Amino acid sequence: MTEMHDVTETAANDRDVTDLVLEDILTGVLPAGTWLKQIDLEKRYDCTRPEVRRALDRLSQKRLVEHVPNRGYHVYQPDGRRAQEVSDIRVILETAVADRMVERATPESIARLRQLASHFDRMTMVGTVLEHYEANLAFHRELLLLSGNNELVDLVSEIRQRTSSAPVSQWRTRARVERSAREHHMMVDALEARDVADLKRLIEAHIRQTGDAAPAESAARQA
Amino acid sequence: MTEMHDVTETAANDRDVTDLVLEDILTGVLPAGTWLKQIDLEKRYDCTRPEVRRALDRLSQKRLVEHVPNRGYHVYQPDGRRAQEVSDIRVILETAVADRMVERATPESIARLRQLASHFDRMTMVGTVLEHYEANLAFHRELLLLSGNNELVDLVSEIRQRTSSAPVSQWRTRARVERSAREHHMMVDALEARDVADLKRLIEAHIRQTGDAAPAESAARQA
DNA sequence: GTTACCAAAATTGGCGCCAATTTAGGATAC
DNA sequence: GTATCCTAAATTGGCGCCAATTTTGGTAAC
Repeated sequence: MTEMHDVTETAANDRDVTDLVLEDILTGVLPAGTWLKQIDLEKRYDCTRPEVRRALDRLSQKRLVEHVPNRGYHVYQPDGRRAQEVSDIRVILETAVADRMVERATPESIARLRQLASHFDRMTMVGTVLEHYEANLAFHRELLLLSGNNELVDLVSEIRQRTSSAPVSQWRTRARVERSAREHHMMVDALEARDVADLKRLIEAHIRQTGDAAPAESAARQA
Repeated sequence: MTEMHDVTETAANDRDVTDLVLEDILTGVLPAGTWLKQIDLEKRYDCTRPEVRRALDRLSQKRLVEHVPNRGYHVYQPDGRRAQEVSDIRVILETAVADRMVERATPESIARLRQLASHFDRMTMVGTVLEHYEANLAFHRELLLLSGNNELVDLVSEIRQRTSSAPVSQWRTRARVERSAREHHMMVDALEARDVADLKRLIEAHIRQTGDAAPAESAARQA
């Protein structure tokens, strides 16, 4: 069994144990393969066994953890194929609504997105892994809200958690982080310019983490 | 509180209580708005309280039922906006992979789909609501498997359960049922003819339940 | 050093129980 | 007839407990 280390902080009462465990999985505190002992989680999150069980059941329903009868639950190993498939789905969904996002963008929403992109920049510099991750989510959620389809916004949020969009695996290098930050701003640029094709291209490159999407003049703009 | 009627059959041991409750919701036995009393479900499905609670928690996570603290759980009311949004998502996803489906279709898979379309025809005539529903799911799952993206197949299965794709609301008229049956065969025709555009058009019309998608000669083919 | 066995310790799984909360029905006042 | 109040009944929520199962560590045999 992979060992788990106790933490000293008490459970935050406004957040469910499910959220706390999920956070620790996504930030790498509970790495892939870790066996999650119920009695240890009770202590770690300062909660009762039934709460732990509910959290674990929920996470297993989301396929973040696997339940092995009579042995317990462990964090799923990364699966490259699943990750690829989830990225493909995200590309399909997010590019399909690019025209709607452009059509519905207002100066206020553009300003808001610019602000969130800058916030991500700052978290890149001074934030924790979690703050960084959450800044990224905030940006993308605000962008997707422009689609006008709430179910799609929620769905993308859900599926992102399933695989390699988790922070421990998403940004492997400093260069990748910086590129992501630039891409955020470029997406806002494309939105402002009402350039649907550019926005689609950026979204796809961003999700797949491929290519160099940066025209030189757009990069200069951030300086 | 909306009253629930007891059933006389015992729980099928190979299926989880979650599945049983879900089936009763989807087939209209437990209509929208019904309060699901834990002690009644225990009797209905011949199981223990913890099993009922787990099932209800899972269904509430899927937003099929709503949990009201200290009052219990009730089946969600239909929400037209959500239904529309889910249909939009399905159209995006399923049409996006139409080219992949055409590209990957083999004579064997086409024969299999033809068989499943015929099975749906038969269930339309002689099957129960549930058998009919499951025949539809089987057809669509087999079709989507041609995309090669398992996550997408699973995801579409999941989101279909959320709203008006449930059998109680999907087929309101005999004519609608018959059109769905015809559309299945036409999708297989398009696949066989490797006509991506036609397949996309059929898939969209099918999901939205709009229009008359039938060219006269295709309809004659089924006679 | 490796393998097999066994007992103790650790952990999971699930049930029963009861406190807390809500609902339902009857009585009373207007 | 309607509104309010009160109490008993019904139901939910959550905890403690223990049987069942697995893991761990020590010992013996090869």
